[in-house]
Amino acid sequence: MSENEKLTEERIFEAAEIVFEEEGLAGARMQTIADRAGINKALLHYYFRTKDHLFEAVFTKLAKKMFMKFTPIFEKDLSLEEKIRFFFREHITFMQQNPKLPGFILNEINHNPQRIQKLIKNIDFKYLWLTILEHHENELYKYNLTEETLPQILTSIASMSVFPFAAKGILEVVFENLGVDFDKYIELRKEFAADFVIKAITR
Amino acid sequence: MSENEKLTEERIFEAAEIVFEEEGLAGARMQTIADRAGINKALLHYYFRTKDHLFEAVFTKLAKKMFMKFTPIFEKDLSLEEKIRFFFREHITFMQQNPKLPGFILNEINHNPQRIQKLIKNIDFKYLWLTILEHHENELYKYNLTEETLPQILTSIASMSVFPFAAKGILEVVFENLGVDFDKYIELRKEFAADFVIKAITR
DNA sequence: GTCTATAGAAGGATAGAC
DNA sequence: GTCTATCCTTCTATAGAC
Repeated sequence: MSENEKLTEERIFEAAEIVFEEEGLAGARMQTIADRAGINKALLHYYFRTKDHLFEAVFTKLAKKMFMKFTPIFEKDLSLEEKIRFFFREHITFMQQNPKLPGFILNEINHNPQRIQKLIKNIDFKYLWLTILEHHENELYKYNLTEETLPQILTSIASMSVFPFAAKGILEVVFENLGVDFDKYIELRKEFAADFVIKAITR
Repeated sequence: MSENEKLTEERIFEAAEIVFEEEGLAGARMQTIADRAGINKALLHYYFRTKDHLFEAVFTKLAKKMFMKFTPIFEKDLSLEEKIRFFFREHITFMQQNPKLPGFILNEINHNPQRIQKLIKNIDFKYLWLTILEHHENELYKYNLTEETLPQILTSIASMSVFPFAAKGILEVVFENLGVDFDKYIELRKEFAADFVIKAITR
């Protein structure tokens, strides 16, 4: 009974994840979600009152899933170089399994920045990265890390891993023309990006 | 008469550019475009039969505008390093004036990859970059450029300049938390990105 | 070429039976 | 909890007057 209910709600939610990720909020249709969940449109509203509610739930879960992948960096007890290598390996592997997620998240946030604001407003980034700098104090002489370059470097790291997926649609077309295989390119990128960044920031 | 017609069509087109860029194909409303153009909804259909026709025209123009910014690199008679610096300066300046363009293009292509296929299918990228390698043959000893690393390097360059705008929504929120100004960050990036890449690819 | 009015379809949401 | 039937709004598109 409650087991069955749980199953239905779960099935709806999973269908919604796929459809929203594929079509975006504006492009997604409740009918499409219902069809994919194998149930009736009315049931969607029974479980999640409105389209916006359903989207909100899906978006929050997917956004957290995405950003959680960034946090282990701050905790692991590794050297800075090892952290960078660890990040690219883990994060790119994650996106291999969720290739449409980056584009979806970026796009929905651009359409409604306040969505992400709610999720991260209580994170103190300033404190967070001062902690990083402190924790790696004895390595800093090797790298060109300052309060001023840090935003540049961190966004460079993010861009190196996220961009290929956010631009997957274009890259696949260009790569086909070049005889390059997207999946192999991605596999290579895990190490290439790490080497690239480390080289760039080493004094 | 024909002058007036030209004016109206132009006004509609410009309104459509703004609305589509802001809302995307699925989110844009013909009524919004009409209002912004200061004319009636019916006139939209008089000039551009359907929403899809209008979108197609707008997308094609904007996509070309975006990708045209990549081509001067291949033509200018500069050293590789100067070309990289030139690219970041020009491309980022262009996006400062069109900050929503990258996200829009990437998103619409992901939703319908065949759109871009039509636009670039007759470009021979293979030939294009063999020409580059050839043209800079005498500098290649300085850089780690091979047939295998070239896709990695070129996408890294693209990502370094495009990503900050594609992720503008997130970055602005995070930066606010950090006391970093987005516009200053972008201004800095023109030189930072060039330094970063050149450092990374130099042997 | 431009407008008003409206058709016609699609999509989100609800009522009510089981 | 789940379904069918249907309402109501929104949106694209067209007809027809000027």
